[in-house]
Amino acid sequence: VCRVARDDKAISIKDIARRAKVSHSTVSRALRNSPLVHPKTAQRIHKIAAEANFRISAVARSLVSRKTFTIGVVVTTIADPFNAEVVSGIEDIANERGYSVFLANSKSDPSREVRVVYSFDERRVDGIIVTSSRVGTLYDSLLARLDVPVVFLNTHNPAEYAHTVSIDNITSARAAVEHLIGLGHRRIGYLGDAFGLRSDGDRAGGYRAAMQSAGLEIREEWSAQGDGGAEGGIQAMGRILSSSKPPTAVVCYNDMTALGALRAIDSRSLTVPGDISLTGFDDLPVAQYTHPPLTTVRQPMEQMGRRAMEILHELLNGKKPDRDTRYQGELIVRQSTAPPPRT
Amino acid sequence: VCRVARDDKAISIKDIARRAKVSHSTVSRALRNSPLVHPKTAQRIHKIAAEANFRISAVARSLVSRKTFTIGVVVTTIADPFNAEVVSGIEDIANERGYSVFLANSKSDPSREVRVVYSFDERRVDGIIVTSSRVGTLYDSLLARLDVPVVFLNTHNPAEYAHTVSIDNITSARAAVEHLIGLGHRRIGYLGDAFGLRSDGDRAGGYRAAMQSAGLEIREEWSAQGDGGAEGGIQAMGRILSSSKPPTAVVCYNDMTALGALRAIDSRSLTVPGDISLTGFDDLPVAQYTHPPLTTVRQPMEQMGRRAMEILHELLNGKKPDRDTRYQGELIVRQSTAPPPRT
DNA sequence: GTGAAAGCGCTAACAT
DNA sequence: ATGTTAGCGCTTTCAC
Repeated sequence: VCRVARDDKAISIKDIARRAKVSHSTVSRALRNSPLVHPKTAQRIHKIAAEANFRISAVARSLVSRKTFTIGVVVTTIADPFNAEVVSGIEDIANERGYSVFLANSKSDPSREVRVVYSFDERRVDGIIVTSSRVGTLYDSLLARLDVPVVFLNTHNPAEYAHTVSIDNITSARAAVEHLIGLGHRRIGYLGDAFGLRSDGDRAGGYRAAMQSAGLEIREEWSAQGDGGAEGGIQAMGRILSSSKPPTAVVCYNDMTALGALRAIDSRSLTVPGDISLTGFDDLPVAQYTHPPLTTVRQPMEQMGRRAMEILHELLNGKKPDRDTRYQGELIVRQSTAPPPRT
Repeated sequence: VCRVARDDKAISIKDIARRAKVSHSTVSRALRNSPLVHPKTAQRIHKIAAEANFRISAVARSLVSRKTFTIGVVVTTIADPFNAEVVSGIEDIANERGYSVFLANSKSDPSREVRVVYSFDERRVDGIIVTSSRVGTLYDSLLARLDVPVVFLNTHNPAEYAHTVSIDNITSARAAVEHLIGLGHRRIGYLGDAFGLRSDGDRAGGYRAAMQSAGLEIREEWSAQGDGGAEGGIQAMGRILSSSKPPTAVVCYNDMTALGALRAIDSRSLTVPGDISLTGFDDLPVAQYTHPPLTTVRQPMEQMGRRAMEILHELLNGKKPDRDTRYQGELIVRQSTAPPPRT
């Protein structure tokens, strides 16, 4: 009983035309609500189409109209909550504007990422959004050759062919550090990401700037690189904690990393924020539910996704949106930060 | 400098044909590596195509071949980590098999879900996967009319036209309850989901079965309904805690709900598992990073997604996979469960 | 092994 | 207001 591959040819506008005793062009017009067709006729056609459960072929339509109303979204992995939120925003606007979205995970594998872009190109997507890409120049020139607009999210790409939406990583990270300094911390570390993401570089830069402005020492051993996930956070935090004189506060690249850091600290019977203060970045939904709730920099992830899609939509309609859209992070102070222990 | 809509007609096999001084049919054959074309010719064509940066049009190809090599995936929201993991698995296999995936969020809105399915139908997807659907009969008959295979995930759908992949919710929930009983708990509650999901009904059933088998009392006030997310978990746990004689352990519908429950308990200065034991369901990545780490039932989410796509692929190749694929949950005992407090 | 021709299901002139 | 015709860029007979 269960269905298998669609083999029988689907019903077409010609079939509808026959039943409605009009030409297929009239059906085509009626279905697109063209004012050129008589209301009476249009109504009859719509009725017949509905009864026949007719669904017009987007593929045939795309072939002639040279517009597919599809966009391609490349993420490293949708299992990363940051990307999931972003994609949720993208899909929301896409859906609203009549676009369907192709989702592809690159797994940070350059060859896979290239394959994915090729397939998007073959499918003639109208545009592409790339989030949190970790790929470099090779891929970049690939995208540059494409003749569709591309929007980068959380990847400030200097390429002049692209548009970007991002957060002010430098200022935001700086705000986190200054919050810590205001609390009285002097020994502050940075737990980053090893993949050389632009966002990590910027956050590290903000950290350094804040430390320097405050005349605070930046020790090599107070910093370590994770992998953007919880596991990497555990490892990196372990290294920081085993330094000769550990910091009293650590700014983490993102919330997932902070989650791991929290676990590493807990497993050494130290407490947050009693022994060490911690800040995250992103404000993922889980940040409210960690123990203690995480002080973090909120990124309007879903909103950024929505905006990226809006920019793409504007581009597709001949508008000229700003090349760079930058959001400000918002420091959310919860309970993972407090004055340093008195030594 | 930045590109906008793709307006100029892309290069076609005819263009390649001209440059290679062959007919476009030969180009078509060569590009599909047909043995019918002379190796020498094929090589030349490939070279020219590569140099021209030619990407064959999947839309034109689909029009004639009646196969799009695309599938549609409907989720309530990709921001739910469960769905994100599942989609990650689906995309993985799809990518491996040469399919592209359309992702659409239904937001549990029936009208939106219907629109989404219509658009999938228009785009002539080869198959559809629906995860964690909360929609009922209306939608069901819609899917039934489609002439493409559909696979339901985490939604045991009795419809005979469909295939399903799910977890044994009854047995799994039962295992969680029995674990608690083994620890010495007698007053055990169930924190469910208010949307009438089949999975919630089954887990509640497993809970009741375990309680009854053990001759334990099931009190109305020990149960409450959340919304599948953390916020709902907070509310529902609050209600359970304010009952006259609260349970010493609560089985939660899923991990996100447990996260909320954890927060509700914490905010009343009670501890887990000291005062109350808690179990989750899913084993989301964050379950390891809660405080305390969550005892939960692991669902092989990504694997289930992969399997769903494999089933679809088999269906599309005329195979006859099992109608129902059921996985066993695995109880992961961490630190959120312990013997009840001595009263 | 290669080419010519037909046609997939639409849209868009151009007629009427 | 409606019909006719010509493609869109491919695949696929059917000839040669």
